[in-house]
Amino acid sequence: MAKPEQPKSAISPRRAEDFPEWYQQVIKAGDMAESSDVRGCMVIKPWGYGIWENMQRALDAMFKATGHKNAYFPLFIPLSYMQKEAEHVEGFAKECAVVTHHRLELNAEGKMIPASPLGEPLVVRPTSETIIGASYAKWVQSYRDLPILINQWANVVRWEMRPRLFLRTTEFLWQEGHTVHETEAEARAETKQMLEVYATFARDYLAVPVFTGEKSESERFPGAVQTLCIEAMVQDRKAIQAGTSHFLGQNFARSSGIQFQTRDGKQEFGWTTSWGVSTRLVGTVIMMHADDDGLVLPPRIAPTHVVIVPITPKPATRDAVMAAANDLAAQLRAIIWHGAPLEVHVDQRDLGGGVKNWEWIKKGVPLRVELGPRDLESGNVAVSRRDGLLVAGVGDPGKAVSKSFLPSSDFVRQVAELLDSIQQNLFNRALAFRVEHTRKIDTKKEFYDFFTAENPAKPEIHGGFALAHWNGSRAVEEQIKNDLKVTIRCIPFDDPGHPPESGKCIMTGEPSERRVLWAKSY
RNA sequence: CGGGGUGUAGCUUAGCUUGGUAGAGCGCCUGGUUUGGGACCAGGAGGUCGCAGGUUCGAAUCCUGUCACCCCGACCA
Repeated sequence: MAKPEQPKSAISPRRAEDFPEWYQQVIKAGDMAESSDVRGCMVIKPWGYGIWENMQRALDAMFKATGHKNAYFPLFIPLSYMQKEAEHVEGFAKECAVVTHHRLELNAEGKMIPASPLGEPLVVRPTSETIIGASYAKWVQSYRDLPILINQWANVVRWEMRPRLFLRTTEFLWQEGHTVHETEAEARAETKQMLEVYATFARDYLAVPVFTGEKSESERFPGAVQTLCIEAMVQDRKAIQAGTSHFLGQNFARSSGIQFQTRDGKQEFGWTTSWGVSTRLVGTVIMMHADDDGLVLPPRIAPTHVVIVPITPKPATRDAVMAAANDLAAQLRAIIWHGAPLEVHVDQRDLGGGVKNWEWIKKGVPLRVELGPRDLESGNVAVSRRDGLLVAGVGDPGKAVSKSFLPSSDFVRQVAELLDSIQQNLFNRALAFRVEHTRKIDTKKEFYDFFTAENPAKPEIHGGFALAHWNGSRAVEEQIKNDLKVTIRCIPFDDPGHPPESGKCIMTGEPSERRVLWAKSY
């Protein structure tokens, strides 16, 4: 018996077959990154780095627009600094890389060995609150010095047990904002504001719908008073924390000595915040939008918006086709889309059209244009959207390589609109998926059923987000985590459209003021 | 850090039980035919079989040690 014909997909296995393996294969097929010889560390290749650069550019502009400046602080943190904040050091101790020596010397066997022990070991920053705090302590003397609004783009190291490309690597790239304020209210407002920046960025640039809310005590950043987060649902229905913003109260100010003279002449500790997003966002985008043919990029962060694939079957027409392709590229590059010229690539390599096409499909380029000798005569181009929708209403919808023929001039006129349409479609699709798999749950049984796979040996994609009542106790969180590996992703903010709804804790029956968001997570 | 597993070409791997000096597919290079749904033919390059010892006339294969990686747990942006 022949198996039912399934259209060939570029990525094997498919998402439904083995999601983690599919994820790795998408990265490989898209040539985004690879693991390196250093355990847990990755090489980010140009295509993957280009995505990160676009994220950086957009975020950086948003930080500047909210009054922040960039600066840079050291990679190394004296061990004594880390120890100043008790909860903080406890939270990060297990994942710290520590430099204990400088200088290498040849030993008797001719091997290089570390030679000179440092007087005080240096911790490679897992985050920079303590070392930045030491600087701020010097900079701040008066309320007139406040607020301090600084961001840094940097690498950090957290010695993780189980690395996965982009999602959790030993070294990763991120930005960390660190601010000091005169009042608690101002610092809390900053914390909230930056979370909103992240949520807006996720929605408008990554086409990622997020829940915003507050972490429970057990998930809070070590040393913080309050941790806010954005949480997204990716295609295996797990949650991923895509950004965090912390209200640090006066904890770090106290331990770092960030003190200022108030308007009425008293000494007070500053109120600090910190907030960050990392290269994990690249992994989030992959898991959110990619399909069985590889990456699907939201146009606003795509390194290339349009790829033109010249089809040159005969040497006689080759030059004319190439000229037309380059001419089209020039017309497109003259178009300003969201403040910058369109990024257009003409793939002139001497390879078969199919090979080239599939390569760009796997890289997730939003729009592909084929241009061949027949089009020179008709004035048409063949356009494909990476999100599978049709451009001009003809062709086979839903197939990665379906294409629509339309006049070249029409395409140039419509291209900006098409990119916006793809961006919007990706967001809508992601939101619909999340809505489909988010459920209000009111009983323990339904909750446990929801999060239990039918096949425990090889769990199928199951579960999703559960909005359920909770008595606020750590014990309940612990039990659910132990039983199901499900945690509270956030306590959602009050939403004017959906006021908090009281009920009873699904585990204890005790009263609860609001539903909280539960899920398995990355 | 506990439990399990694997190391053979750039990648995926056969061979190992029963020792005889390494084979395939993909990729790569050259030439030709090709190119609008993932090309074909012919030729070619590429391997101290993770590393170090041992047994043996002879080791990818057997033994010992060691290193690395993967999976499952504890921890995490």
